[in-house]
Formats: sequence, C-alpha cells, structure tokens
Amino acid sequence: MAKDFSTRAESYSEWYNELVTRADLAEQSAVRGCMVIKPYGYAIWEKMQRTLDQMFKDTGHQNAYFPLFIPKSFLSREADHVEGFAKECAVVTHYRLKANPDGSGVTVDPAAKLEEELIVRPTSETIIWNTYKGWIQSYRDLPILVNQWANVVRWEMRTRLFLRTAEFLWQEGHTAHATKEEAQEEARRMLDVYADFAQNFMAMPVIKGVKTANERFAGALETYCIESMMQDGKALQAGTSHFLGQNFAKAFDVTFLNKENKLEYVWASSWGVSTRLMGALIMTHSDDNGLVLPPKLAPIQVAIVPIYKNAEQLAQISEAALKIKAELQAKGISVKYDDDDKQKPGWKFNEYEFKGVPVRIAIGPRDMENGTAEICRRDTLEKSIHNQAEIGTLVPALLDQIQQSLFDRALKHRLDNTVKVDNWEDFKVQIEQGKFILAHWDGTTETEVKIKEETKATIRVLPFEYEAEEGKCIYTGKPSHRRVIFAKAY
RNA sequence: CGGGAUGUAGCGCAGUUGGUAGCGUGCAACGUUCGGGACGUUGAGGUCGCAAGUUCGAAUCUUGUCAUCCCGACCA
Repeated sequence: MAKDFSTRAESYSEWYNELVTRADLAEQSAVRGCMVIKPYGYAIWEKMQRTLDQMFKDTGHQNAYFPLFIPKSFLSREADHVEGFAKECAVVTHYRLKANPDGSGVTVDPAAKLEEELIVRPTSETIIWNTYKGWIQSYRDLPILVNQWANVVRWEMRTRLFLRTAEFLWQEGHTAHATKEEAQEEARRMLDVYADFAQNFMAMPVIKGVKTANERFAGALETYCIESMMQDGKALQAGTSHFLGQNFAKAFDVTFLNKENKLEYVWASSWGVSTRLMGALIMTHSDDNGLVLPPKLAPIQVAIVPIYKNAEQLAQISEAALKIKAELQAKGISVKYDDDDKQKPGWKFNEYEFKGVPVRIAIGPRDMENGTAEICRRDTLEKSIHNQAEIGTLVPALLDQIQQSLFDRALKHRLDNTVKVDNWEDFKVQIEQGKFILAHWDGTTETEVKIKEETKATIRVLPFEYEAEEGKCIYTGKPSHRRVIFAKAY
C-alpha cells in the first residue's frame, strides 16, 4: 500500500496533493488556482510568520501596509517590471453591479467603468515607491526599512497547490537607502536571514547565490536567492532578495539631498518569501506516512496518547500524562494530551503521523505498572521505553536531535544528488535523473536559453561559495572560470 | 491558447447490449472492543457537471457547453 510519495518524481499530484490532503493543510478553492489554507496548515504558516517577523525586527525593520490595488499607470513606469508582470495581472475595470432586469442575478454595470483600471498587486514595488516619494527628501530620512505582510495575485496559466497559486500570502520587504553599497548590503543581509530561517527553523539546507540575468526579478539589477533541493531532485527557489539599484526611484522620481547638498536618486532593495515555503517544507521532509515537521515549526511538538480500557484506567493515566505535559510546557514545549474518547489509539497514532508531530508519547496500563512511557519519534519512527520521570529532560533533547537530524538528512540527500559534469551527453542523462549539476557555462543568456530548450534544465544559482576553476562551457565549449548549478525546477 | 484525460453520495470509485443507481471509506445510533487507522447490526446521505437532442424510456447514445486534472506554452 506504500505509494512511495517521497521519492517519486513524475507524479506531482499523488506525491504532493495526497500528502497535503492527508496532513489536512490546504485544498483547492472554488476560485481558479487559489487555495484554502486549513487551520492546521495555517498554524504552521503562523509559526513561520512569527519567526520571520522577529528576525526582520531584529535586523531593524518595521511592518507597514500598502493598498491591494495599483493604478495601471504605476505598473508601467518601470519598463522591465511591467514586461515581467503584465502577462499575469488581474485587472479591476468596474466598481458596481446591478440587478438584471429579468431578476436572474446581477451583471456588471457598464456605467460604473473605472477611468483608470486597477491592478490587483502582483508585488508592491510600484505602489510603495510611489508612496516613498512623499516620505523622502533628505539623507536624514534614510534608510527606510519596511516590511509588509500581504497577499498578492499572479494570474499564472498553470497553478500548483502551495508552489504556484494564483493568490498567495507572503511578506515583501521594501527598503530605501542613501548609497548603492547600503542597498546591496541590505539585499545580502536579508538573503542571510532567509538562509538562516530555512536552515535553522525549516531544517532545509539551501544554496545561497545570485541569479543569472535571465532569471532576474523584473526591474532588479541583481537577484540573490536561496535554492533548495526537494526529495525528487527538483530545485525550488525558496526565497529571493533583490538589489534594485535606482530603477524604481527613477521611475517614481524619488530623490533626496545628500550630505553634499546634491540631489540624488534613492537606492532600493526588495525581498520576499511566500506560502511556497510551506510547499518546500512538505517536499523536503515528508515521507509515505505523511508530513514530517521540524520541531521548531511544529504547532504541536509532542502528542500524548493514553491507552485504556475503562474510565478508571484513563483517570490514572491522565494523572501521569498531565504531569508530563506540565513539565514539558514549563520548558516551552507545545504539548497536546489527546484523551479524546471518540477515537482509538491506533487512529490517533496515524493521525499525528499524518500531521507530522515530531514526538509522540503513549502511556497504557502496562506503562502504569512499570512507571514508564513509550516515546516515538516521527522522523525515524523509532520507539523506545523510558521512565516517566525521565521524560521531562529527555524530550527537549530529542526535539533538538530531530531538528538536527532532519537537516542532516536533507543535506545528505542534496550532496548525494549533486554531480560535477563535463560533457554534454552526460549532462542530458544526469538532468533526467533529477540531479543538481555543477557545470561550466560560458556566461551568455543565449547558451542558457538553448540548454533550457533542449533539457528543461535552468541555471538555478551561481553559488556564492565556489572554487575558481578553469573549464569549458558544457554546451558551447567556450572558456569558463567557475561552475554553476543546473537543475530542473518547480 | 495547443495535446490528453476526467466529471456519478463528504472523499475515492463501479455502473455490461439504454429499463429510473451501487461499492469502499467516511457519517449517525446501539453493543462488544481499546498497546498501530477494531468488529457486528441498523440507519441517514445522490438535480449522475449543465443544456439541448434521439427514444416509450438516457448515468449510458448524439451535439453543444462548463469545470477540473495532467503534458506543453507561461512563471521574482
């Protein structure tokens, strides 16, 4: 009955939708390409949000909120930006409905046509920089370090639950600086924050680096990214941070007087991560039994399940269980004691496995006789028996261990599936096997595009960490000084 | 927008040569159970995606239409 979800590459829907459904995280909405995030899924997102939000604040940022609607003319101010997003925008053209004369529902009132159409934001650079114009006059007004938690809409032709939905939740940071260096530093700093979050909270190893010109954000001078490998070997872009130069300042005429009393355009960065991270989390750790959550992001870290035949036994077990629960909670661990009489222990075991709860503790009559409890860890499904008195000290250490071991396992998977390739035939073979390929590239967009056409492989990232090495482009044979990472991507 | 497939109970599906709809699971009640999704008995739940046509009669045949999924195109 095992469906081999965790490793099968070819069937996205079974691999992914099934796990999402079983873990009860999200479902398709009635609206095309949108999703309903269910309470348990949202609890995970909230935990991610809180963690990230604190990290932003620790790096000096503040939250703010900007409008959902963007006047059409704003979007077209920056040439590359509009070109990048024009094909996927939802447009508001009217502001009123009216009842049909024959009483059969409503129709759009043609009299209520907007003079200028409004775009539902696909990203907020334009509306924010239009606002920043009014906020910035002097170098004393800088930097502005603002983040927004919001939803955005991108009318993609093809959507995938969590990974590419028409509407998604995200945060977008938009910063304004007096110097180029400062803006670049900011973009790099936030990439580090993302990498920190991915690796230390999501237990998801990432490769930090820079995108090629071809894969760059529309309107950016440089796009930095964290790139991660999913269990089927495909790459997922987990977060991006952009150095925008003065492009948006020029487009929205945002200038300031510097210390030398000279008028200058403002320098910018923007950065964002989205509910796609939920997809990344699922696809990095899940196995055939369902979701596997890293302890630091699990809404429930420990579930305690009593096993009993009658009310008397339950009362005894509850006493022991609640003691353990209190002990763990005192250490900041979220614990659920599930004495729900409506479900059987076996059912609960499966349920918490679907939901990815890192540690499960079972206590039954046999344990009560011996003063013990059974601990099962979700990542390995190993069970062990311990004295009840030890649980309070054992579990915190175990949670740390699970967190680390999930990361180690994912990193090993990536390293095991990363290969250096030096000839084209080999490249085509390896890319089909879902590998990350380290190969030389001649640095041209032309070559990059041709490789993509022939193999569907894209250059995921030019890693910051690399060995300088003379070589020949995998495709054209032209000289190259370093290897870059090719892979198929979601 | 091109290629392919699918729409039948909450979910997953069957339904033969046209004869007025069934299985699994889930749901409700009761009893026995309870250390890995228990079992039995009873019960509730369906405009067969929508529309038109053929026919005495359509889930089934025809046409149209809508929706969803997969593969492309598209995609910080």
